[in-house]
Amino acid sequence: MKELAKTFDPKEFEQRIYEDWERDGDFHAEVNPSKKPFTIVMPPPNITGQLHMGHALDQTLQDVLTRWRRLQGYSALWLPGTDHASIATEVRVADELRETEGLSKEDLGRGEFLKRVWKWKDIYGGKITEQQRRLGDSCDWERERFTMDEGCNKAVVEFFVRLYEKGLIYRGSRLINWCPDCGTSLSDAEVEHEDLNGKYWYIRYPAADGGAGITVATSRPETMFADVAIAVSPEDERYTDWIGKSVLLPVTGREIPVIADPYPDPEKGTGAVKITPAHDPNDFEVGARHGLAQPVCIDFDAKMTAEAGKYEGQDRFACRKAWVEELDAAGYLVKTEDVVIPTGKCYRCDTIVEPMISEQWFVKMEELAKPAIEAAKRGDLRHVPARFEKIYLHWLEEIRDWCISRQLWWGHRIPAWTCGTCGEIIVARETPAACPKCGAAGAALSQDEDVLDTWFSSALWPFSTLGWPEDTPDLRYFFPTSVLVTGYDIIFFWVVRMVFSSLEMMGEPPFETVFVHGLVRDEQGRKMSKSLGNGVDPIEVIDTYGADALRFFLLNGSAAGNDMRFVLKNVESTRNFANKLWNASRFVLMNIGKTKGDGSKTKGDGSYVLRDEDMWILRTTEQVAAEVTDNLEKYELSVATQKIQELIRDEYCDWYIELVKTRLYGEDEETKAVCRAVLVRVLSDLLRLLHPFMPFITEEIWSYLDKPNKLIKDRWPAPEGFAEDADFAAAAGRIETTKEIVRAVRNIRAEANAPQSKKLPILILFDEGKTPSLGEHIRSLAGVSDIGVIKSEADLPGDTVSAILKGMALHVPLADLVDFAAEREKLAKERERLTGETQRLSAKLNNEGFTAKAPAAVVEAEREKLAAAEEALTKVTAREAAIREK
RNA sequence: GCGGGCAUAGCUCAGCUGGUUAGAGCGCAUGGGUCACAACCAUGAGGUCCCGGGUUCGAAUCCCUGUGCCCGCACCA
Repeated sequence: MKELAKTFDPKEFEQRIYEDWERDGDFHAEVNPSKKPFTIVMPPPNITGQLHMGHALDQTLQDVLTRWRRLQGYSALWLPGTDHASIATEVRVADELRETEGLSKEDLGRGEFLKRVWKWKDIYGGKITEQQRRLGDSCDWERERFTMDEGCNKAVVEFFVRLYEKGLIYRGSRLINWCPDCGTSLSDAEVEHEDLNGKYWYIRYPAADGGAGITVATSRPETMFADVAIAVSPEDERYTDWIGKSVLLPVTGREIPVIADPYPDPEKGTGAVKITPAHDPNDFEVGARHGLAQPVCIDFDAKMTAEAGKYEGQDRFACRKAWVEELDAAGYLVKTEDVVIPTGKCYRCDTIVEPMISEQWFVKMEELAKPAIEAAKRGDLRHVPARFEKIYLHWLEEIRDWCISRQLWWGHRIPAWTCGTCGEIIVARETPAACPKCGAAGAALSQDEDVLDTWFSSALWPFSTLGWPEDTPDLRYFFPTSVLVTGYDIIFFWVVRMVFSSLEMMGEPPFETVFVHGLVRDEQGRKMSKSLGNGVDPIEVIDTYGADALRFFLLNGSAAGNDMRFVLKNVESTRNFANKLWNASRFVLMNIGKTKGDGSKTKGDGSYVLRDEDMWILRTTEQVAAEVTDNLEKYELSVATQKIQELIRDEYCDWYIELVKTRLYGEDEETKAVCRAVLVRVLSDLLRLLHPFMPFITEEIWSYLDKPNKLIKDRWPAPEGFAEDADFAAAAGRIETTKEIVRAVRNIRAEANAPQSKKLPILILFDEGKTPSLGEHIRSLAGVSDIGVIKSEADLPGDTVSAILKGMALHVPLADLVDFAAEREKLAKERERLTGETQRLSAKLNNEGFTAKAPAAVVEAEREKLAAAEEALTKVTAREAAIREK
């Protein structure tokens, strides 16, 4: 038998193991009607850069679920891919171009620029998949996809055309979010709000007929050049007389009407609002209601237009400053007020977003949102943890039309053409040969220059990756997917859109469950970010501690849906746990020799060859396996990891291995063979249970066990009835008693500072009716020289230290080592505790409300507790009396 | 304004559908170079489960109020 290295070193095997898995196609999932499908489509990481710790968490959760289901015998598909991330990538590549070559993307031109982006995609996409391999992702690389590959493009076009034909996509001139730096429109979801310190400037608009006029407050005085009215509430008596009259725009003297509209709130500001339809969403609505013009005073570069007179060409904020000064000098500035202004910023470049009127493509949301809301309410779509359903619903219920066109080059080109001859707009799956309306030849048709929002293609990801719009076997078998794993920060961008797209195109939700996780923060709880420089590179952590350790830490770190902190010390702990398993396995391998057999339950004649500890560990392992399975079904991954860790470290290593050593080192070949078999058998189950969480180390150890197949393709532990077997239960009970005695003796030894090398005799006084059943275990594990059973206190020789246990009193004669003062103190403390305990329990049991209403099992358990406490109390009191004089 | 989260041992966090003597890892203290493991072992000390109410026979757990931290959405001149 090969031996394991003395210390666990993940570098020795992680890469090799991964290559073996990949080479042998172990991640590949096939359509297989005799198996149940389990499908996860990976949220495609952006090709903009490296994987961060959040990805590591996201990927690990998916890998755990996939590996677990694969072991359970599902045809488990985890479909990987990357996202072209239209705006983010374009910005990155353009930045790089400027830095390295001093060129703008316009300098290169569309075609050449796109070539550069594809090159970028090859480099960074490759880096990402390399990192995923380091993490141990068992995804099916044969099915790897890209949101801009041919199949996805086909899906995008099909989706667009179908929605257009249904009237759910339209083109229109509306107020949209504009990022002047990225030079594109943004959807509402792509605008982040930040509270900035700003001001209200109270500005007087003089009456057209020469009166003092109306004062309005504004946080954006530079938009005044595009004002078309002053609106007041019809209910606001202060302004009733003004309605229908006119005021003059300060300085410029342009006349604008005062109109009545429900929008102004008399409580806010001065009650009168300037109306600038081209630069404010609310004003846009007001303007539309009143049929007002939409002059524009800020252009797409965030510079003032000719509308702003002498400020034309100035930056919007520079203009604001100068303009306020001019207003002040001219006596129109009534006052200013410091105030916090919630300001929209571009989620990619942080530039302050400018609301602009622009011709864009939109998806009409109302009709699409409804089924998505119903699906969640009906339970066809489940969120884990459930609270995220509220967020999902809230967003859908308030959703507005989705602006999907982007003034960018990198992305799916909009499948729409304009006829240069008649102006007809043609939406089609393929480049039209001629204009259907006027018959002009294809040359007269020009395709829309814009591309689609990245999320328009991501929305189709769960089915476009499986072949849609074709009706493929994959699609029929693997769709709908089983679970979507993603961070809560992406519910709006992505989850919501996948759901309504799928409901519209496939007629059902794209997944049964949305498993939501939180963010990985830094040690101080701050968000990891480039600007703070506090990001931790998962690959560096893997280099130091191994992928298994990182994965286990990420799983252990927090409950589902909650943010977690990255604490390096804790990764070290999980690495140490891996090392523990490694060494236990090393022990097993060193001792099993050429053992045959599988640790089976009984001999042919039905009598047991298994000893108590064998039955105990088999039973315990089976119980924990069942619990872990249950936890996984409920997505309680961190609970599962804790239970497995406890089983391996506390039960298998600390107790079973220790309990079995005397047998292994002894001469009895038969019992030696049995415990060897049980050691291997239980270790195998432990490896199976741990494999989804720590795939590398488990596969590596497995390879030393002479198994016919790899662990990744083995099976999940299934119950064999140990847990229900009465003999096993009795054996387990005896082992628990043994553990209790061993612990008590160790405790006494430590408290008395008796050297560990010194063997101690112990005496046990059993409660009446209890059967003594003591094995070698106590001698070997607690350093006991002799175990005596006595009939009464009176039989105790000399000076002893005692411990009161369930069903017995344990005495260790320590002669001069006995500190009777400490002993009395200990007993008094114990008596106090037990007295409190008995009082509490009897009060509870005397309460009729409790005995009548609590479940019988609970009442029974409390009765037993009381009996035990009373018994212990008697023994403690007796002991106190016995040593009172010492 | 609307919605959500968190508050448990010195630190990082578990604790499911109410019934536990409230747990883990790290840290701390004491002892140990023992033949799987010092990336270790053994033992131990640490907790008015944020405050206050309520529901209940029974609350860390469910409900309400408050306090403190954090987040999302919306929005104001």
